[in-house]
Amino acid sequence: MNLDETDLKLLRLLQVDATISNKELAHRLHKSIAAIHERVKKLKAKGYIKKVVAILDRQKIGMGLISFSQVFLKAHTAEVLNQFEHDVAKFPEVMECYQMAGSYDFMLRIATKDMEAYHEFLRHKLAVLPQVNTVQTYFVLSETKSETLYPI
Amino acid sequence: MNLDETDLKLLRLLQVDATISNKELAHRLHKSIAAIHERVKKLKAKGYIKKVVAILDRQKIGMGLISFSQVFLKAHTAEVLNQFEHDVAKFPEVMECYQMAGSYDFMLRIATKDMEAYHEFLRHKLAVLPQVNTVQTYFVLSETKSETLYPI
DNA sequence: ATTGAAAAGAGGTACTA
DNA sequence: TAGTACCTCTTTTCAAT
Repeated sequence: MNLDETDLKLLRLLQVDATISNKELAHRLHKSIAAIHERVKKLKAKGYIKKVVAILDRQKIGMGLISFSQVFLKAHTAEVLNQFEHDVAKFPEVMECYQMAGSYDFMLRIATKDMEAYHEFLRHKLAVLPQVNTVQTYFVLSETKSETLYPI
Repeated sequence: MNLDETDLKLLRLLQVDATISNKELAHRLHKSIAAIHERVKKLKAKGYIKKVVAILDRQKIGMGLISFSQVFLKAHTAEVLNQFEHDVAKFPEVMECYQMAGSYDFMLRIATKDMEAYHEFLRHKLAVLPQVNTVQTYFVLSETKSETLYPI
């Protein structure tokens, strides 16, 4: 599937606000409602749009602490890597997990209520994983920008 | 505003899928449609729900490279910090920007098409900022988990 | 805050060109 | 592939509790 300029415009708009009606989208892109409907349906069916979600205010819901953890593993066999990825993905505190090129193995973005909750998470969940060698954590002082919008 | 268990359940559900109809939400939480409607409206009005967005498939839309950059500034006056935050927030490639506690000043999550696009971004946008002293970048090999859902 | 019901609006389908 | 008409479902509003 090749995305034309109309598809890209749709994706840009829906990344910012997915509640815009097809009528409004049709108006803005100078197309009919049916055409927009068809295109959005396809973009969802083909997986370009993975999901539509509500983004919450982190402070208001009491998620006061964001931290980044650099994880070093004990070994780098496929089995150890897969097991770590599998285990860590289950922790709801871990919102993002990336395998990295360079000096450490994984980068985690972790959301907890406060430092105490982070400490609990580290001691009883992350550090307990048998594949983990060391964890180096950096804490966020303030959030300047937090976007889900890809620059397409 | 105090969130009760029903509000929390609503927020949990809508963080996963914001297209669930009020009818379905009402059914699952054993409330009337109007009650659900009223609660969701309030959660939006009070800012608990910041926005509803479409989440795209990063690979499918050609955002092939994610990188984390640790930025060290030349000075730490309020003016330098504010100016850097202001400038960097304007770059669409920078999806997240956090001021950090610890050894470096800012952590950026950057999305680009490929290494060439990253290189362009670094040379002509990020490194050009007058507040920036050094930038240390780590590249993502693979994405294990990428969530917008806060563990509430 | 919650309800039930009515009105307004949006989504979805079938057919047309 | 895009447009029109039609039907269905959902959202929104309201009076009342």
